[in-house]
Amino acid sequence: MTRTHHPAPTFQLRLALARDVVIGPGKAALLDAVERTGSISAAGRTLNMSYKKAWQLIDTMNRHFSAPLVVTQAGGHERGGAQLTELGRQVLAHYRALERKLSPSVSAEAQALIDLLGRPADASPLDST
Amino acid sequence: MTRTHHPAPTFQLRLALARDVVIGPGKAALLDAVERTGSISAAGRTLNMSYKKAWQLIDTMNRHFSAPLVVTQAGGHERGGAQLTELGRQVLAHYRALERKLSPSVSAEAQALIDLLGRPADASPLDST
DNA sequence: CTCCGCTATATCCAAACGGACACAACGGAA
DNA sequence: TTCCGTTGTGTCCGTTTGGATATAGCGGAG
Repeated sequence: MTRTHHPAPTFQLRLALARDVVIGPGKAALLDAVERTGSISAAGRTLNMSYKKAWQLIDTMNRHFSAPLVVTQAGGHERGGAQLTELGRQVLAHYRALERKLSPSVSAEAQALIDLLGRPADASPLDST
Repeated sequence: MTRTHHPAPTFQLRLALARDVVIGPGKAALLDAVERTGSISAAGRTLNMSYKKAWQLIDTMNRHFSAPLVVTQAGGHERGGAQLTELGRQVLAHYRALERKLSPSVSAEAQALIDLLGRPADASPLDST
């Protein structure tokens, strides 16, 4: 390591593909959790998010995108659940891919900024006024 | 144009350089406005933001960064005002530079996503079920 | 048929947010 | 000295947000 252990700078990306057609870190994490857990309520629990909040976010996406990203079933095969549609998987995949693609550039610039902060540009040696 | 007039997809970038050291679209726009207008209140007006809100955002930045990004004067030369410090200008410049650097990649991926939405993956030609 | 966990929805209520407004201090201009 | 626009701070209050809770329906498992 160069100095001490840094908390590692992070970045968040929010895409507005059209009016109200928006995906950011929160919805991406939720889609991820739904895919892994197979239900909205379980996804909410893993994200420490209320069912209401999780359902609202998914409902917003389903209504604003051209087709649902998540399909649900009350009761049934395994007492109900939810899963991503093909569109949902692709949207999530594209979002993650873009995050990965941007990561190197962001890291480089963030490091430059952190270097700036470490050196507060103070003590101009010949400041007459 | 290819089809109809698109609202042009946009993206927002939020950088967390450290705990509570965060800059995103809102604060960047505010720094921009302060630099242009020379005061917090005028910046707030141009952004249609209350003085309270503008001041709070600037105060948050000044307290959490290693040094102030904005310096102010009540009364004085031109009845008071505010301007960016050298650090403030550099932080803003880096943020804008990163936005510009990321823009092409984002545009490309966003277009791929929009294409996905335009074709809701429906009407599989040979769907037996 | 009963049971189970989930979906979907409504109601209630506390906390957070944010705008509107008031006000004192500042300090150079006139 | 008076005047001015700004900074900085506080209070009040309506709006929004979001958690907690309740309830109904679903539909396969047992």
